[in-house]
Amino acid sequence: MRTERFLRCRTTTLDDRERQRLEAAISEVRTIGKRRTVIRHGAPLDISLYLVRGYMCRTIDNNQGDRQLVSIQVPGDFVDLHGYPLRVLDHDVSTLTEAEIAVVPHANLDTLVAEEPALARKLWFSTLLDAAIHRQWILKMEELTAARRVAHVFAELWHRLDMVGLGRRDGLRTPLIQADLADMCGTTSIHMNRALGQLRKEGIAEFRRGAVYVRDRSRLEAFAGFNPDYLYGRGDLGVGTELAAPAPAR
Amino acid sequence: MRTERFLRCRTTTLDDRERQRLEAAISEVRTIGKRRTVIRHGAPLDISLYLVRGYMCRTIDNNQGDRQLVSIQVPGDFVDLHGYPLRVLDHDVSTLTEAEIAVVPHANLDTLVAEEPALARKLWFSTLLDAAIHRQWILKMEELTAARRVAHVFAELWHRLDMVGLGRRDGLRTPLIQADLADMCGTTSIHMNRALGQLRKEGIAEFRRGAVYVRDRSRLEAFAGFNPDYLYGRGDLGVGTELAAPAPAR
DNA sequence: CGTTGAATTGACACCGTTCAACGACAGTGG
DNA sequence: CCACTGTCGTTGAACGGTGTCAATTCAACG
Repeated sequence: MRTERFLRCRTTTLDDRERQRLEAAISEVRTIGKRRTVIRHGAPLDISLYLVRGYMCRTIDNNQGDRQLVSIQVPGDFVDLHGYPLRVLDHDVSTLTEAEIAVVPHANLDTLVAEEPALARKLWFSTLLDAAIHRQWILKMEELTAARRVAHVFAELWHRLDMVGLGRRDGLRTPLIQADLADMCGTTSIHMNRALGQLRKEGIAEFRRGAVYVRDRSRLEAFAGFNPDYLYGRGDLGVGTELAAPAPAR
Repeated sequence: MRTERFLRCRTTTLDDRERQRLEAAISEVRTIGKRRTVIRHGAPLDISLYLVRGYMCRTIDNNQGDRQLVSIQVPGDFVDLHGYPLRVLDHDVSTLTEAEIAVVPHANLDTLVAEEPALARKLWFSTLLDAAIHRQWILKMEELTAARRVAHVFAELWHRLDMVGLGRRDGLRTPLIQADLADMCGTTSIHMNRALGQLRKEGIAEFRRGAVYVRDRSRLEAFAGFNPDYLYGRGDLGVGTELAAPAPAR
Protein backbone atom coordinates (compact mmCIF):
# COMPACT_ATOMS: atom_id res chain seq x y z
CA MET A 1 0.00 0.00 0.00
CA ARG A 2 1.46 3.26 -1.16
CA THR A 3 0.40 5.35 1.80
CA GLU A 4 1.42 2.87 4.47
CA ARG A 5 4.02 5.27 5.90
CA PHE A 6 1.67 8.25 6.16
CA LEU A 7 1.48 9.42 9.79
CA ARG A 8 3.11 6.23 10.92
CA CYS A 9 4.17 6.28 14.57
CA ARG A 10 2.60 9.68 15.16
CA THR A 11 0.24 10.80 17.90
CA THR A 12 -2.44 10.91 15.23
CA THR A 13 -2.67 7.99 12.79
CA LEU A 14 -5.08 6.67 10.18
CA ASP A 15 -7.26 3.65 10.71
CA ASP A 16 -7.61 1.05 7.97
CA ARG A 17 -10.72 2.50 6.43
CA GLU A 18 -9.30 6.00 6.31
CA ARG A 19 -6.13 4.71 4.74
CA GLN A 20 -8.13 2.98 2.05
CA ARG A 21 -10.08 6.12 1.31
CA LEU A 22 -6.87 8.11 1.03
CA GLU A 23 -5.37 5.43 -1.16
CA ALA A 24 -8.41 5.63 -3.42
CA ALA A 25 -7.91 9.36 -3.82
CA ILE A 26 -4.63 8.81 -5.64
CA SER A 27 -5.02 9.29 -9.37
CA GLU A 28 -1.60 8.12 -10.46
CA VAL A 29 1.94 7.42 -9.31
CA ARG A 30 4.86 9.02 -11.09
CA THR A 31 8.59 8.51 -10.93
CA ILE A 32 10.64 11.69 -11.11
CA GLY A 33 14.38 12.02 -11.67
CA LYS A 34 16.67 13.50 -9.06
CA ARG A 35 17.14 17.24 -8.54
CA ARG A 36 14.04 18.22 -10.46
CA THR A 37 11.63 20.96 -9.47
CA VAL A 38 8.10 19.57 -9.38
CA ILE A 39 6.03 22.47 -8.07
CA ARG A 40 6.92 26.11 -8.55
CA HIS A 41 5.87 28.89 -6.22
CA GLY A 42 3.11 31.08 -7.51
CA ALA A 43 1.62 28.51 -9.86
CA PRO A 44 -2.07 27.63 -9.26
CA LEU A 45 -2.43 24.03 -8.14
CA ASP A 46 -5.14 21.44 -8.54
CA ILE A 47 -3.19 18.45 -7.31
CA SER A 48 -1.10 17.61 -4.26
CA LEU A 49 1.82 15.21 -4.07
CA TYR A 50 2.50 12.44 -1.60
CA LEU A 51 6.04 11.08 -1.39
CA VAL A 52 6.14 7.27 -1.63
CA ARG A 53 9.87 6.69 -2.11
CA GLY A 54 12.91 8.95 -2.25
CA TYR A 55 13.69 12.38 -0.83
CA MET A 56 12.31 15.79 -1.64
CA CYS A 57 12.70 19.32 -0.29
CA ARG A 58 11.12 22.73 -0.21
CA THR A 59 13.21 25.64 -1.38
CA ILE A 60 12.79 29.39 -1.50
CA ASP A 61 14.83 31.67 -3.69
CA ASN A 62 16.43 34.49 -1.81
CA ASN A 63 17.33 37.88 -3.14
CA GLN A 64 20.85 36.92 -4.06
CA GLY A 65 19.47 34.44 -6.53
CA ASP A 66 20.36 31.23 -4.73
CA ARG A 67 18.02 28.81 -3.07
CA GLN A 68 17.57 28.04 0.56
CA LEU A 69 16.33 24.69 1.73
CA VAL A 70 13.52 25.28 4.21
CA SER A 71 12.50 21.68 4.72
CA ILE A 72 13.36 18.14 3.76
CA GLN A 73 10.78 15.45 3.13
CA VAL A 74 11.05 11.71 3.60
CA PRO A 75 8.86 8.83 2.40
CA GLY A 76 5.45 9.03 4.03
CA ASP A 77 5.28 12.83 3.90
CA PHE A 78 2.33 14.39 2.12
CA VAL A 79 4.75 16.87 0.63
CA ASP A 80 2.65 19.64 -0.73
CA LEU A 81 -0.66 19.05 0.87
CA HIS A 82 -0.12 22.69 1.83
CA GLY A 83 -1.11 23.46 -1.72
CA TYR A 84 -4.64 22.24 -1.10
CA PRO A 85 -5.83 24.96 1.28
CA LEU A 86 -3.32 27.52 -0.01
CA ARG A 87 -4.08 26.88 -3.71
CA VAL A 88 -0.74 28.44 -4.59
CA LEU A 89 2.55 27.80 -2.87
CA ASP A 90 5.00 30.30 -1.46
CA HIS A 91 7.91 27.93 -2.14
CA ASP A 92 9.19 25.44 -4.69
CA VAL A 93 9.07 21.68 -4.24
CA SER A 94 11.90 19.61 -5.70
CA THR A 95 13.23 16.09 -5.66
CA LEU A 96 16.62 15.39 -4.14
CA THR A 97 16.85 11.79 -5.28
CA GLU A 98 14.82 9.94 -7.85
CA ALA A 99 11.40 9.79 -6.27
CA GLU A 100 8.12 7.96 -6.56
CA ILE A 101 5.26 10.39 -6.12
CA ALA A 102 1.55 9.76 -5.72
CA VAL A 103 -0.69 12.40 -7.25
CA VAL A 104 -3.86 13.36 -5.38
CA PRO A 105 -6.23 15.69 -7.28
CA HIS A 106 -7.77 18.40 -5.14
CA ALA A 107 -11.17 17.41 -6.43
CA ASN A 108 -10.71 14.05 -4.72
CA LEU A 109 -9.63 15.80 -1.53
CA ASP A 110 -12.80 17.90 -1.67
CA THR A 111 -14.86 14.72 -1.55
CA LEU A 112 -12.71 13.20 1.14
CA VAL A 113 -12.86 16.27 3.37
CA ALA A 114 -16.61 16.63 2.95
CA GLU A 115 -17.36 12.98 3.67
CA GLU A 116 -14.72 12.26 6.29
CA PRO A 117 -14.23 15.15 8.70
CA ALA A 118 -12.11 13.02 11.01
CA LEU A 119 -9.76 12.17 8.16
CA ALA A 120 -9.70 15.83 7.17
CA ARG A 121 -8.51 16.68 10.63
CA LYS A 122 -5.72 14.13 10.29
CA LEU A 123 -4.63 15.51 6.93
CA TRP A 124 -4.66 18.94 8.54
CA PHE A 125 -2.57 17.52 11.37
CA SER A 126 0.05 16.34 8.91
CA THR A 127 0.51 19.83 7.49
CA LEU A 128 0.83 21.34 10.95
CA LEU A 129 3.57 18.86 11.67
CA ASP A 130 5.52 20.75 9.03
CA ALA A 131 4.75 24.01 10.82
CA ALA A 132 6.03 22.56 14.09
CA ILE A 133 9.21 21.44 12.36
CA HIS A 134 9.60 24.91 10.88
CA ARG A 135 9.32 26.42 14.33
CA GLN A 136 12.00 24.14 15.68
CA TRP A 137 14.26 25.07 12.79
CA ILE A 138 13.77 28.77 13.52
CA LEU A 139 14.71 28.08 17.12
CA LYS A 140 17.76 26.00 16.33
CA MET A 141 19.00 28.34 13.62
CA GLU A 142 19.00 31.12 16.17
CA GLU A 143 20.35 29.18 19.08
CA LEU A 144 23.11 26.97 17.77
CA THR A 145 26.47 27.16 16.07
CA ALA A 146 26.86 25.61 12.63
CA ALA A 147 28.24 22.32 13.93
CA ARG A 148 25.35 21.93 16.34
CA ARG A 149 22.83 22.94 13.70
CA VAL A 150 23.92 20.24 11.31
CA ALA A 151 23.99 17.76 14.17
CA HIS A 152 20.38 18.73 14.82
CA VAL A 153 19.50 18.15 11.18
CA PHE A 154 21.02 14.67 11.41
CA ALA A 155 19.23 13.89 14.65
CA GLU A 156 15.87 15.03 13.30
CA LEU A 157 16.23 13.20 10.02
CA TRP A 158 17.29 10.03 11.75
CA HIS A 159 14.32 10.20 14.07
CA ARG A 160 11.92 10.81 11.20
CA LEU A 161 13.35 7.90 9.24
CA ASP A 162 12.94 5.70 12.29
CA MET A 163 9.29 6.65 12.50
CA VAL A 164 8.58 5.56 8.93
CA GLY A 165 10.60 2.38 9.30
CA LEU A 166 13.61 3.46 7.29
CA GLY A 167 16.03 4.07 10.14
CA ARG A 168 19.34 2.31 10.56
CA ARG A 169 21.33 1.34 13.57
CA ASP A 170 24.64 3.00 12.95
CA GLY A 171 23.55 6.29 11.45
CA LEU A 172 21.66 7.41 8.38
CA ARG A 173 22.01 7.86 4.68
CA THR A 174 20.99 11.09 3.05
CA PRO A 175 20.95 12.35 -0.52
CA LEU A 176 22.41 15.62 0.75
CA ILE A 177 25.73 17.05 -0.25
CA GLN A 178 27.60 19.51 1.93
CA ALA A 179 26.21 22.44 -0.04
CA ASP A 180 22.67 21.22 0.77
CA LEU A 181 23.49 20.95 4.44
CA ALA A 182 24.87 24.48 4.23
CA ASP A 183 21.63 25.69 2.63
CA MET A 184 19.61 24.04 5.38
CA CYS A 185 21.75 25.40 8.18
CA GLY A 186 22.10 28.91 6.83
CA THR A 187 25.82 28.81 6.36
CA THR A 188 28.29 28.47 3.51
CA SER A 189 29.42 25.13 2.15
CA ILE A 190 32.96 26.04 3.15
CA HIS A 191 32.01 26.60 6.74
CA MET A 192 29.78 23.55 6.67
CA ASN A 193 32.79 21.54 5.68
CA ARG A 194 34.61 22.79 8.76
CA ALA A 195 31.60 22.12 10.95
CA LEU A 196 31.47 18.54 9.70
CA GLY A 197 35.20 18.29 10.33
CA GLN A 198 34.55 19.33 13.91
CA LEU A 199 31.86 16.66 14.34
CA ARG A 200 34.30 14.11 12.97
CA LYS A 201 37.16 15.25 15.18
CA GLU A 202 35.01 15.20 18.28
CA GLY A 203 33.75 11.72 17.40
CA ILE A 204 30.12 12.78 17.24
CA ALA A 205 29.31 12.00 13.61
CA GLU A 206 31.19 11.25 10.45
CA PHE A 207 29.78 12.49 7.17
CA ARG A 208 31.06 10.78 4.06
CA ARG A 209 29.36 11.38 0.73
CA GLY A 210 25.84 11.40 2.09
CA ALA A 211 26.35 8.70 4.70
CA VAL A 212 26.37 9.77 8.33
CA TYR A 213 28.02 7.35 10.74
CA VAL A 214 27.22 7.81 14.40
CA ARG A 215 28.67 5.72 17.20
CA ASP A 216 26.85 7.23 20.13
CA ARG A 217 23.40 8.47 19.19
CA SER A 218 22.64 10.05 22.55
CA ARG A 219 25.84 12.04 22.29
CA LEU A 220 24.80 13.41 18.91
CA GLU A 221 21.40 14.35 20.27
CA ALA A 222 22.83 15.96 23.35
CA PHE A 223 25.31 17.94 21.28
CA ALA A 224 22.46 19.30 19.17
CA GLY A 225 20.03 19.78 22.04
CA PHE A 226 17.61 17.55 20.15
CA ASN A 227 14.28 16.81 21.75
CA PRO A 228 11.94 14.80 19.50
CA ASP A 229 8.71 16.03 21.10
CA TYR A 230 8.00 18.46 18.28
CA LEU A 231 7.80 15.56 15.82
CA TYR A 232 4.66 14.28 17.53
CA GLY A 233 5.80 10.72 17.77
CA ARG A 234 3.86 8.24 19.86
CA GLY A 235 4.01 9.23 23.50
CA ASP A 236 3.05 12.57 24.94
CA LEU A 237 4.76 15.84 24.24
CA GLY A 238 7.22 15.95 27.08
CA VAL A 239 4.62 16.16 29.80
CA GLY A 240 6.12 14.92 32.98
CA THR A 241 9.57 14.60 31.47
CA GLU A 242 10.63 18.12 32.31
CA LEU A 243 12.68 19.03 35.27
CA ALA A 244 10.82 22.16 36.30
CA ALA A 245 7.63 24.03 35.61
CA PRO A 246 7.91 26.77 32.98
CA ALA A 247 8.57 30.26 34.28
CA PRO A 248 6.13 33.13 33.73
CA ALA A 249 6.10 34.73 30.30
CA ARG A 250 8.74 37.31 31.09
CA MET B 1 -18.33 41.44 15.02
CA ARG B 2 -15.43 39.87 16.84
CA THR B 3 -14.05 37.90 13.93
CA GLU B 4 -14.30 40.68 11.38
CA ARG B 5 -10.53 40.78 10.91
CA PHE B 6 -10.14 37.02 10.34
CA LEU B 7 -8.57 36.38 6.92
CA ARG B 8 -9.25 39.95 5.95
CA CYS B 9 -7.53 40.98 2.70
CA ARG B 10 -6.24 37.47 2.08
CA THR B 11 -6.47 35.36 -1.06
CA THR B 12 -8.96 33.22 0.84
CA THR B 13 -11.67 35.00 2.84
CA LEU B 14 -14.91 34.12 4.60
CA ASP B 15 -18.31 34.98 3.23
CA ASP B 16 -20.97 36.40 5.53
CA ARG B 17 -22.60 33.11 6.35
CA GLU B 18 -19.31 31.44 7.17
CA ARG B 19 -18.33 34.33 9.36
CA GLN B 20 -21.56 34.04 11.28
CA ARG B 21 -21.05 30.34 11.79
CA LEU B 22 -17.54 30.97 13.07
CA GLU B 23 -18.82 33.73 15.30
CA ALA B 24 -21.40 31.35 16.72
CA ALA B 25 -18.70 28.85 17.60
CA ILE B 26 -17.20 31.27 20.13
CA SER B 27 -18.11 30.28 23.67
CA GLU B 28 -16.73 33.31 25.47
CA VAL B 29 -14.42 36.28 25.21
CA ARG B 30 -11.77 36.86 27.84
CA THR B 31 -9.43 39.72 28.58
CA ILE B 32 -5.93 38.70 29.61
CA GLY B 33 -3.23 40.89 31.13
CA LYS B 34 0.03 41.57 29.36
CA ARG B 35 2.96 39.15 29.32
CA ARG B 36 0.95 36.18 30.49
CA THR B 37 1.31 32.65 29.19
CA VAL B 38 -2.07 31.35 28.08
CA ILE B 39 -1.27 27.95 26.55
CA ARG B 40 1.63 25.79 27.60
CA HIS B 41 3.34 23.26 25.38
CA GLY B 42 2.51 19.68 26.11
CA ALA B 43 -0.85 20.36 27.73
CA PRO B 44 -3.87 18.63 26.13
CA LEU B 45 -6.23 21.18 24.62
CA ASP B 46 -9.95 21.26 24.06
CA ILE B 47 -10.22 24.91 23.07
CA SER B 48 -8.53 27.20 20.60
CA LEU B 49 -8.02 30.94 20.91
CA TYR B 50 -8.74 33.70 18.44
CA LEU B 51 -7.10 37.08 19.01
CA VAL B 52 -9.60 39.94 18.89
CA ARG B 53 -7.49 42.78 20.26
CA GLY B 54 -3.87 43.12 21.38
CA TYR B 55 -0.71 41.24 20.57
CA MET B 56 0.38 37.71 21.32
CA CYS B 57 3.31 35.49 20.47
CA ARG B 58 4.49 31.91 20.33
CA THR B 59 7.59 31.03 22.28
CA ILE B 60 9.73 27.95 22.66
CA ASP B 61 12.14 27.38 25.51
CA ASN B 62 15.62 26.54 24.40
CA ASN B 63 18.15 24.48 26.27
CA GLN B 64 19.76 27.45 27.94
CA GLY B 65 16.53 28.13 29.74
CA ASP B 66 15.49 31.29 27.92
CA ARG B 67 12.65 31.70 25.47
CA GLN B 68 12.75 32.34 21.78
CA LEU B 69 9.94 34.13 20.02
CA VAL B 70 9.01 32.06 16.97
CA SER B 71 6.03 34.11 15.85
CA ILE B 72 4.03 37.20 16.64
CA GLN B 73 0.27 37.43 16.32
CA VAL B 74 -1.89 40.42 15.56
CA PRO B 75 -5.65 40.97 15.86
CA GLY B 76 -7.51 38.72 13.44
CA ASP B 77 -5.12 35.79 13.91
CA PHE B 78 -6.64 32.50 15.01
CA VAL B 79 -3.65 32.11 17.31
CA ASP B 80 -3.66 28.55 18.36
CA LEU B 81 -5.97 26.94 15.90
CA HIS B 82 -2.94 24.69 15.48
CA GLY B 83 -4.03 23.11 18.72
CA TYR B 84 -7.16 21.74 17.10
CA PRO B 85 -5.60 19.16 14.78
CA LEU B 86 -2.46 18.80 16.90
CA ARG B 87 -4.37 18.40 20.21
CA VAL B 88 -1.20 19.37 22.06
CA LEU B 89 1.12 22.21 21.19
CA ASP B 90 4.86 22.10 20.70
CA HIS B 91 5.17 25.72 21.88
CA ASP B 92 3.79 28.18 24.40
CA VAL B 93 1.34 30.94 23.57
CA SER B 94 1.58 34.19 25.49
CA THR B 95 0.21 37.70 25.46
CA LEU B 96 2.51 40.63 24.80
CA THR B 97 -0.02 43.34 25.61
CA GLU B 98 -3.32 43.11 27.36
CA ALA B 99 -5.42 41.09 24.96
CA GLU B 100 -9.01 40.24 24.21
CA ILE B 101 -9.31 36.60 23.29
CA ALA B 102 -12.23 34.64 21.88
CA VAL B 103 -12.45 31.04 23.05
CA VAL B 104 -13.60 28.42 20.55
CA PRO B 105 -14.19 24.94 21.98
CA HIS B 106 -12.93 22.12 19.80
CA ALA B 107 -16.33 20.47 20.08
CA ASN B 108 -17.79 23.44 18.20
CA LEU B 109 -15.05 23.17 15.60
CA ASP B 110 -15.93 19.51 15.13
CA THR B 111 -19.45 20.50 14.19
CA LEU B 112 -18.28 23.32 11.97
CA VAL B 113 -15.78 21.17 10.10
CA ALA B 114 -18.30 18.38 9.59
CA GLU B 115 -21.04 20.66 8.35
CA GLU B 116 -18.99 23.21 6.42
CA PRO B 117 -16.11 21.62 4.52
CA ALA B 118 -15.44 24.85 2.63
CA LEU B 119 -15.08 26.75 5.88
CA ALA B 120 -12.89 23.97 7.21
CA ARG B 121 -10.58 24.47 4.28
CA LYS B 122 -10.39 28.18 5.06
CA LEU B 123 -9.56 27.53 8.70
CA TRP B 124 -6.91 25.12 7.50
CA PHE B 125 -5.66 27.85 5.17
CA SER B 126 -5.21 30.22 8.08
CA THR B 127 -2.94 27.80 9.91
CA LEU B 128 -0.84 27.22 6.81
CA LEU B 129 -0.36 30.95 6.58
CA ASP B 130 1.59 30.57 9.81
CA ALA B 131 3.65 27.83 8.21
CA ALA B 132 4.43 30.08 5.24
CA ILE B 133 5.49 32.85 7.62
CA HIS B 134 7.68 30.38 9.50
CA ARG B 135 9.37 29.42 6.24
CA GLN B 136 10.08 33.01 5.42
CA TRP B 137 11.56 33.54 8.86
CA ILE B 138 13.84 30.55 8.39
CA LEU B 139 14.96 32.05 5.10
CA LYS B 140 15.53 35.53 6.43
CA MET B 141 17.26 34.37 9.58
CA GLU B 142 19.75 32.55 7.42
CA GLU B 143 20.17 35.18 4.76
CA LEU B 144 20.31 38.52 6.51
CA THR B 145 22.37 40.46 9.02
CA ALA B 146 20.75 41.52 12.27
CA ALA B 147 19.84 45.00 11.04
CA ARG B 148 18.16 43.60 7.95
CA ARG B 149 16.40 40.91 9.97
CA VAL B 150 14.77 43.40 12.27
CA ALA B 151 13.89 45.59 9.29
CA HIS B 152 12.15 42.53 7.85
CA VAL B 153 10.25 42.00 11.07
CA PHE B 154 9.06 45.61 10.91
CA ALA B 155 8.11 45.33 7.25
CA GLU B 156 6.16 42.13 7.79
CA LEU B 157 4.37 43.38 10.86
CA TRP B 158 3.44 46.62 9.16
CA HIS B 159 2.06 44.74 6.19
CA ARG B 160 0.04 42.42 8.38
CA LEU B 161 -1.36 45.33 10.35
CA ASP B 162 -2.35 47.00 7.09
CA MET B 163 -4.23 43.88 6.05
CA VAL B 164 -6.35 43.87 9.19
CA GLY B 165 -6.94 47.60 9.04
CA LEU B 166 -4.64 48.60 11.85
CA GLY B 167 -1.80 50.04 9.78
CA ARG B 168 -0.54 53.59 10.08
CA ARG B 169 1.00 55.92 7.58
CA ASP B 170 4.27 56.83 9.19
CA GLY B 171 5.29 53.50 10.68
CA LEU B 172 3.93 51.14 13.27
CA ARG B 173 3.55 50.67 16.98
CA THR B 174 4.56 47.44 18.60
CA PRO B 175 4.46 46.12 22.15
CA LEU B 176 7.97 44.79 21.61
CA ILE B 177 11.00 45.86 23.56
CA GLN B 178 14.51 45.49 22.19
CA ALA B 179 14.98 42.21 24.02
CA ASP B 180 11.89 40.82 22.23
CA LEU B 181 13.21 41.91 18.86
CA ALA B 182 16.47 40.21 19.76
CA ASP B 183 14.59 37.00 20.60
CA MET B 184 12.78 37.15 17.27
CA CYS B 185 15.91 37.84 15.27
CA GLY B 186 18.13 35.35 17.00
CA THR B 187 20.58 37.82 18.39
CA THR B 188 21.38 39.45 21.71
CA SER B 189 19.61 42.54 22.97
CA ILE B 190 22.94 44.32 22.97
CA HIS B 191 23.54 43.64 19.33
CA MET B 192 19.92 44.41 18.56
CA ASN B 193 20.46 47.81 20.08
CA ARG B 194 23.33 48.38 17.67
CA ALA B 195 21.32 47.08 14.74
CA LEU B 196 18.54 49.54 15.58
CA GLY B 197 21.17 52.24 15.87
CA GLN B 198 22.30 51.42 12.36
CA LEU B 199 18.74 51.64 11.03
CA ARG B 200 18.43 55.01 12.70
CA LYS B 201 21.74 56.29 11.41
CA GLU B 202 20.97 55.22 7.87
CA GLY B 203 17.56 56.86 8.06
CA ILE B 204 15.66 53.63 7.43
CA ALA B 205 13.66 53.32 10.63
CA GLU B 206 13.70 54.82 14.06
CA PHE B 207 12.71 52.65 16.99
CA ARG B 208 11.70 54.46 20.15
CA ARG B 209 10.08 52.57 22.97
CA GLY B 210 7.92 50.34 20.77
CA ALA B 211 7.17 52.95 18.13
CA VAL B 212 8.79 52.51 14.75
CA TYR B 213 8.96 55.64 12.61
CA VAL B 214 9.62 55.13 8.93
CA ARG B 215 9.97 57.90 6.38
CA ASP B 216 10.42 55.87 3.24
CA ARG B 217 8.61 52.58 3.40
CA SER B 218 9.95 51.22 0.14
CA ARG B 219 13.46 51.83 1.39
CA LEU B 220 12.78 49.81 4.52
CA GLU B 221 11.36 46.99 2.45
CA ALA B 222 14.22 47.05 -0.03
CA PHE B 223 16.74 47.02 2.81
CA ALA B 224 15.11 43.91 4.25
CA GLY B 225 14.46 42.25 0.92
CA PHE B 226 10.80 42.10 1.90
CA ASN B 227 8.37 40.59 -0.58
CA PRO B 228 4.81 40.29 0.79
CA ASP B 229 3.78 37.40 -1.46
CA TYR B 230 4.16 34.85 1.32
CA LEU B 231 1.47 36.62 3.36
CA TYR B 232 -1.15 35.65 0.78
CA GLY B 233 -2.64 39.09 0.48
CA ARG B 234 -5.10 39.85 -2.28
CA GLY B 235 -3.42 39.60 -5.66
CA ASP B 236 -1.53 36.65 -6.97
CA LEU B 237 1.65 35.28 -5.49
CA GLY B 238 4.22 37.08 -7.58
CA VAL B 239 3.23 35.48 -10.85
CA GLY B 240 4.38 37.72 -13.64
CA THR B 241 6.11 40.11 -11.27
CA GLU B 242 9.43 38.33 -11.39
CA LEU B 243 12.30 39.34 -13.55
CA ALA B 244 13.34 35.90 -14.70
CA ALA B 245 12.10 32.34 -14.75
CA PRO B 246 13.35 30.16 -11.89
CA ALA B 247 16.46 28.14 -12.62
CA PRO B 248 16.47 24.33 -12.48
CA ALA B 249 16.65 22.73 -9.08
CA ARG B 250 20.42 22.70 -8.95
C1' DC C 1 42.36 9.59 -18.74
C1' DG C 2 40.27 13.88 -18.75
C1' DT C 3 36.19 16.09 -16.93
C1' DT C 4 33.18 17.38 -13.55
C1' DG C 5 31.15 17.92 -9.15
C1' DA C 6 32.29 17.61 -4.41
C1' DA C 7 35.23 18.14 -0.54
C1' DT C 8 39.09 20.47 1.66
C1' DT C 9 42.39 24.01 3.25
C1' DG C 10 44.48 28.79 4.37
C1' DA C 11 44.31 33.78 5.20
C1' DC C 12 41.80 37.68 6.45
C1' DA C 13 37.88 40.74 7.47
C1' DC C 14 33.50 41.25 9.54
C1' DC C 15 29.41 40.20 12.21
C1' DG C 16 27.84 39.03 16.50
C1' DT C 17 28.69 37.55 21.54
C1' DT C 18 30.11 38.37 25.95
C1' DC C 19 31.05 40.88 30.11
C1' DA C 20 30.91 45.06 32.28
C1' DA C 21 29.32 49.41 33.14
C1' DC C 22 26.52 53.44 32.64
C1' DG C 23 22.42 56.47 31.22
C1' DA C 24 17.46 57.51 30.58
C1' DC C 25 13.06 57.25 32.19
C1' DA C 26 8.62 56.03 34.72
C1' DG C 27 6.50 54.63 38.84
C1' DT C 28 6.42 54.55 43.77
C1' DG C 29 6.47 56.09 48.33
C1' DG C 30 8.26 59.30 51.80
C1' DC D 1 8.79 67.71 45.85
C1' DC D 2 12.58 64.42 45.98
C1' DA D 3 14.95 59.94 46.48
C1' DC D 4 14.55 55.21 45.41
C1' DT D 5 13.97 51.42 42.31
C1' DG D 6 13.45 48.71 38.37
C1' DT D 7 13.16 48.33 33.46
C1' DC D 8 14.82 49.55 29.27
C1' DG D 9 18.28 51.40 26.47
C1' DT D 10 23.19 52.53 25.33
C1' DT D 11 28.21 52.14 24.95
C1' DG D 12 33.18 50.11 24.93
C1' DA D 13 36.52 46.42 24.32
C1' DA D 14 38.03 41.70 23.63
C1' DC D 15 37.00 37.45 21.64
C1' DG D 16 35.24 33.89 18.64
C1' DG D 17 32.20 32.19 14.92
C1' DT D 18 31.33 32.81 10.09
C1' DG D 19 31.78 34.76 5.34
C1' DT D 20 34.70 35.48 1.52
C1' DC D 21 38.09 34.62 -2.05
C1' DA D 22 41.29 31.70 -3.97
C1' DA D 23 43.48 27.49 -4.65
C1' DT D 24 43.95 22.52 -4.25
C1' DT D 25 42.72 17.65 -3.65
C1' DC D 26 39.57 13.85 -4.14
C1' DA D 27 36.01 10.66 -6.17
C1' DA D 28 33.02 9.25 -9.70
C1' DC D 29 32.06 8.58 -14.31
C1' DG D 30 32.00 8.52 -19.25
